[in-house]
Formats: sequence, C-alpha cells, structure tokens
Amino acid sequence: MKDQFKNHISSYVEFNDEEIDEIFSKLTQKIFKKKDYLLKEGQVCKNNYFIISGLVRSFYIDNKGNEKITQFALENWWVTNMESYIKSVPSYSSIQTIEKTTVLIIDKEELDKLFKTIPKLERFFRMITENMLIAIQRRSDIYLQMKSKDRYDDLINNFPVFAQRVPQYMIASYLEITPEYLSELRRK
Amino acid sequence: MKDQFKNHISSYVEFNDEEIDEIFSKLTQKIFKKKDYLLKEGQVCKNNYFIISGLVRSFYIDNKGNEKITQFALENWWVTNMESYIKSVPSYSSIQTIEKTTVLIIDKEELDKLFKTIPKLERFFRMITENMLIAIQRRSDIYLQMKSKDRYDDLINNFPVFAQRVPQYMIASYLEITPEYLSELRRK
DNA sequence: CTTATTTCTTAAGATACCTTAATCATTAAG
DNA sequence: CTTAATGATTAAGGTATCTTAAGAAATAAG
Repeated sequence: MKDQFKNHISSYVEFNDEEIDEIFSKLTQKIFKKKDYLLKEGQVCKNNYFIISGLVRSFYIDNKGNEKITQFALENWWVTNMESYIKSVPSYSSIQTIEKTTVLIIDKEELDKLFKTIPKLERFFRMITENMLIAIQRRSDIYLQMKSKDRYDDLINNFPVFAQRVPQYMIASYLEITPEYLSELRRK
Repeated sequence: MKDQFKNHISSYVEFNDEEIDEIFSKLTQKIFKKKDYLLKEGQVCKNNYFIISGLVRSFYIDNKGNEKITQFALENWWVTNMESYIKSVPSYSSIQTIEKTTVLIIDKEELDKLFKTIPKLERFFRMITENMLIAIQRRSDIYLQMKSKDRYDDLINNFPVFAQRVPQYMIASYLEITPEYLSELRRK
C-alpha cells in the first residue's frame, strides 16, 4: 500500500526515502463500506483522498431533487471537492463509495505544512491539478456538444471498467441522460 | 502595466520587488489586432498568456465543421490550451482575439526555470490552476444539466460584460445552442 | 452615401431526448 | 425458499432544440 502510493507520486516527481516517509507519516488509511460517504453535501471538505482500491462517485442533487453524478474515481486517483477544499466553503456535492473502498487521507492543513518543508510536493500537486484540469476540460468541451449515443460510446471505449463496475442508471446520470433513454440507445 | 501584473500576482502570493522584477523580465508584451490568433489548432502551445486588455476566445472545429467556443477570457485572466501546454502536444483548439488585445507572454521553458529560482511562483500557478479547475468544474457540472434558457440567464447574470462585447452568435456557440434558437429564447 | 459583409431574427418541419407508467429481471433480506 | 428492494427495459405522447432557408438589421468598406 505504501509502495502503491510511492510508485504513484514517483511517477510525477522524484522523492527520496526520507521525503516519502515524512509524507506518508501524515496520511491516514481508512476503509469505507459500500455506500459510505467520504463527504456529504454541506460539509466543508478538509481532505484530499487517494484511492488505494475501490470505486467512488461524486454527485449533487439538482433543483428537481435528482442525483447528478459528475465524476467516478477508482484506484490511484485523487478525489475531493476542489471548490470546497480550496476555498473552505460548504460542498455542493457528495462523495460516496460504490464499492468497498480503501483510501489514504491527507488533511489540508497538514498538506499545506508539508508544502513548506518539501517544496517539491507543491510541484506534484500542481501537476496533479493540471491533469485533472485537462481531463475535466476535455469532458466539458466535448461532452456538451456530443449526442448522448456518442458520449456513451466514448465512455465505454475509454473506461470500459466503469460499464462493468457501475450500475447502468449511474452511467446514465453521468452521461446526463435518463436510464430509460440509455436503455433505448443500447438496444441499437 | 507592470503594476497591473504585480497587483494580480500579489493578490495570491506575496513577492518582493526583486522577485517581481525577475519574473517580469521573462515576460514579453505583445499587441494583437482584432481577429489575430494567439494560438492556432495543430500548433504546440508553448506560452501562457496574461491578458492586460482586450478579449479573446478559445474554440475548436467539431466534426461537422462548426466552430465550438469553449472559453472567453478578458483583462487579468490567464489563457492557454492547458493540454497542449502541459503535454507539449498539438492543440485541438485555437485562441483568437475578439477585440484588439494586449498580453504578457510567458514561455513554458522560462517559467519552468523560474519555478526553480522562485519556488513561491510554483504556489501561485498551483493556485491559479486550482481556480481554473473550480471554474471549469462548475461550468461542466451545471451547464450539462441546465436548459439553454437557464444557461443563458446564468451567463448574463454572472458575466454581463460578455453580452456587451461578444457577438450573439458567439454567445450561442459558447452556450452550445444555435444562434437561431438563442434568438427565439431572447424574444421571451 | 452606397454597397458589401456580418450579424440577427422568424418560421416550418424534423429529431433527440424526456416523462410517465408499467412490466420484467436481478440481487438482497427475512 | 419467499418476499422485498433494486435495477433494467419497453412504449406512448410530449417538449426542447435543431435544420434549413429566407429576409431584416447593423456594421464595415469603398
């Protein structure tokens, strides 16, 4: 588990063993059961979560009372509500597990302290953030103009694992279509 | 103009005068005429642009040959194609001025060097990137589920300046609707 | 001022996607 | 094993938005 984390951050920035140890000492491991919440709407998100194993979703409740899934995240991904985490404001979205999930938790205050003792870590998180931005930008740019069918095909091609591990109606929510219509699309 | 830049970065991280001078010495000022390109599709984007005055748009050409506007940017905003800039791959989008625009240009290689001599600058760009991420995430999360009319109202309320300085058909493109339909919505 | 170019509006018919509601299939619980 | 709960499909009718095409209005160019 420590190896998994070490491999992950080392793929972006090189750290020596002491640095790894120091960073690792600030992390807390936690296991969430299926359907547990890492973050609930209305809370201020004080943590960034690194997923060791399992699968989670971010979602919010729209003005009609429907859940809107905005993100899935699995092994080796970081997940948080960026706006809540950065600005220390209540989160409009929740983060909930879809499967039993093991995470490493870093507290924002601890991380900010670490940035001062290990400046390279700041680089790591800048890079992670840039990559998130790229991914979200692509989704945002392209998904809005795509027809539902194309979004579905795109998802299936790029993340086949989701189709296997996530219920259809959640996929539909993520693609911004009704489960009924997704069902119709799949028939074709 | 130097003051404008100094005020901007100082609102995130404090720099002393020597630091400001060093950063500023790496910036190039450039004036683009209306409809000039800061970046053309297919090029690798090697710069990050800070807008002193004016207005630009990012857009790409979809598979039907239509321009899709994904972003506007004006005074005191940073603009680049993040994916192209970070990964040094050809950009799928272009950046073009809508008005005569003055920018400060920072070259990626120069910036990476500066990160080493002025580590605080890395913090500044991490923060900028986080804020971009938050903004794009909000747009991405919420716009996809909104009806066109709501997206339009949202834009007008939050960025009235765009309605004044950007042609209607570009607003339509940004909102992912046809100019004809936007026209119909406005009638109401 | 006059013409050309760009931008905006209107309307009719077509299509993508939604709503509701009912039924079927699968998994979890007693 | 039986029932309850959850997830997936099907169908009918409705609405949002697009397509095409044409003309009006505004701005730029000669």
